[in-house]
Amino acid sequence: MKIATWNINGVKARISELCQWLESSSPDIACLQEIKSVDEGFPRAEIEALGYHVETHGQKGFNGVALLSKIKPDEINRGLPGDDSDEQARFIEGVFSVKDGVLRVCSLYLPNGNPSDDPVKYPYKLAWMARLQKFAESRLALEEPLILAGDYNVIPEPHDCYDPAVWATDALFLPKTRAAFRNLENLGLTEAVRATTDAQKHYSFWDYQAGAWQKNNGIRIDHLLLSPEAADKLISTDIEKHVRGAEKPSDHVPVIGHFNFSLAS
DNA sequence: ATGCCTAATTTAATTAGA
Repeated sequence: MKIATWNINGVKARISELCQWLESSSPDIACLQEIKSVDEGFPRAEIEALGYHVETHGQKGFNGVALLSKIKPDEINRGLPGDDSDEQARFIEGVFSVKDGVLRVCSLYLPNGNPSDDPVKYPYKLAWMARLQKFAESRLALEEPLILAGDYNVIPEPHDCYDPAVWATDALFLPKTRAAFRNLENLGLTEAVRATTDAQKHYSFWDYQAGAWQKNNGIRIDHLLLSPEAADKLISTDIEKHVRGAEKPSDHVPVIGHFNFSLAS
């Protein structure tokens, strides 16, 4: 089973590229971020025509996440628990049936947090990460396969960016950000890409500006975190770098996990 | 050097991304 996460940077601006990607890459489940659309505006018909179920959690203008799946979800939960006053659409969970039980897949769009000295934005990021920690704790207690997939806006280690000095004071790389990400991993979650490769200059985002793509000035910020029950099923990962070379690309590319989950019979 | 590009909202500048 192929499970993907992709920050698409605007689903309406990217619908042609999205459909081409679904046809060529053919993920069983795709977690999208930054759909930048309300639920009613999401181009679901084109995606359903390719055989996918579509579940969205959108908002006007910014943010927004979605789950596309070849198998129909049994349950969908929208929004990250822990703060009823948070109106930003950054989290959706789907519960699927596989051969031996359930599979939980979450599409998350963790706040950017820049500028890092902003009185609101960086604290919001850290608070969101604390809420994600609580959520992960509660789900791990279920001892089920769980995949937390998304744009974490976290550069985990210095070699996950082209120049650590450039990112030293950035909200994606500050010590508190990296510590919060390690706290998640220390719950027992496995980061799928580093569990399967030590490839260097292995990035998932390249800025549109300053020729970042041409110079391979990338960062790795899109991740799959796996519960032990999901990590046991992990076979390999891919970062579909070629997608960044499309005519009208997102600034992120899909990150893929291959698992040996079997479909429910 | 907080810009260099891009999308969305709205129709000409902003805001946000990272």
